Amino acid sequence: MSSTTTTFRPGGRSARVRADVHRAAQELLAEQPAEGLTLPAVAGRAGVHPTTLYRRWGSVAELLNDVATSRFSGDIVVPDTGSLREDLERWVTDVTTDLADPDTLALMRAAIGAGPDGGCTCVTDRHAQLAAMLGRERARGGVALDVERVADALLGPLYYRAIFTTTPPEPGWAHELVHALLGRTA
Amino acid sequence: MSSTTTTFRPGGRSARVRADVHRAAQELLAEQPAEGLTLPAVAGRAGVHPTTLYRRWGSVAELLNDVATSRFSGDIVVPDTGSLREDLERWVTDVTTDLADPDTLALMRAAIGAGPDGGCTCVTDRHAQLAAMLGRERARGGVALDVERVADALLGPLYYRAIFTTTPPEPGWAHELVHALLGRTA
DNA sequence: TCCTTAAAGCAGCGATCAGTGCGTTAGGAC
DNA sequence: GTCCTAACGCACTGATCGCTGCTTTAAGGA
Repeated sequence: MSSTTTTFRPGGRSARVRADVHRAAQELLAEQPAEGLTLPAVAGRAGVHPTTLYRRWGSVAELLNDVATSRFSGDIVVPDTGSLREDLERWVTDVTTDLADPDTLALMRAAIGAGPDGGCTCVTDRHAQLAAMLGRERARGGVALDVERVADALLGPLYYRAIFTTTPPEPGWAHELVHALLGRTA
Repeated sequence: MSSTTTTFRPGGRSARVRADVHRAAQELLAEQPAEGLTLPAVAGRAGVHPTTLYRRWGSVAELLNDVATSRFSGDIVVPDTGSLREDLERWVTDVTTDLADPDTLALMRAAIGAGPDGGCTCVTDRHAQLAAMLGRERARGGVALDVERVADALLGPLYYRAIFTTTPPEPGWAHELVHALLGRTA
């Protein structure tokens, strides 16, 4: 008891179990409705004992938050072309492609249904990416845009269609959205 | 067996049970995470036998779809001021108010998590209302706007903020969104 | 290499859920 | 008022979930 420093073990078996569990959860969500996603079910698919899940995550909601966080972090490379308009168009295209995957949507829906902050974990990294691009534009002396406002104009329609409608995104939609935001100039 | 016409009984006890179950489901969603929403739990709160729920709805997902459909239908009066801009601004304000209720959000999240078409049932009536307003504008010789496009610009930001962020809507946001859509002219 | 101790596995326990067969109640047509 | 039957209530049964002591394994520092 030299101090209260508890040493964590992020590597080796723990990491392997974590990866297996994450993969198993996403596989199950892709196959069946989120209703049947229980900790024993995920454990069985992952080849891990259910006790491990109860001890590490505690509940389906926390597990889903963890899965969503790692799934939606670092999955998209932030473009840096030197032009905000170009950056945004490429980025919106990438996000649109990401949202076109049914399995991704299933995970997102489950995370939203799991709790009030489930949706936030899905877009936290998106907002960070947006802030990076807008910050660079501001640094190079361009227009100063608010992250919230740009998120409203770009992510709003994208995620709204993905979750609330069955309307597929049309080609050229990214260009159209960015155009509506930045206008003809810029 | 004169014919295969099965007579339904929408009134009396059935309707009472249905209303009680709907109310119970929304109450439970307002109190606890959707994870704990089971058919026996709803039945207990509603003062109804669980068997009834298993027979009439079959699963939590179907029950949630039913609840969401009736909850988000006919709850907002479509304005008819003679001006599209005025109609849209009032309507967006009403929708924003509706989305500010935590209990409403809890139901919406649960419906989304229940299945792929859970989100659609929450906004089907909204699109119908939008179509009505745009149809009137077109009939009186005004601008002809596409429902999908207007939904992108108005409902997109609204529902995105409600589900994916914790950013509260600012005052005057309705005016701002409609302005961004219709421009300075009208 | 050895040692400490996170972290995973094992066995087993209430509690509750999903589902079924059958009797009972009451809506609605006649 | 009478009758039919849709819809609800009751009693009951596996199956499984959530959880907890205890043991075993292996990560990571000395």
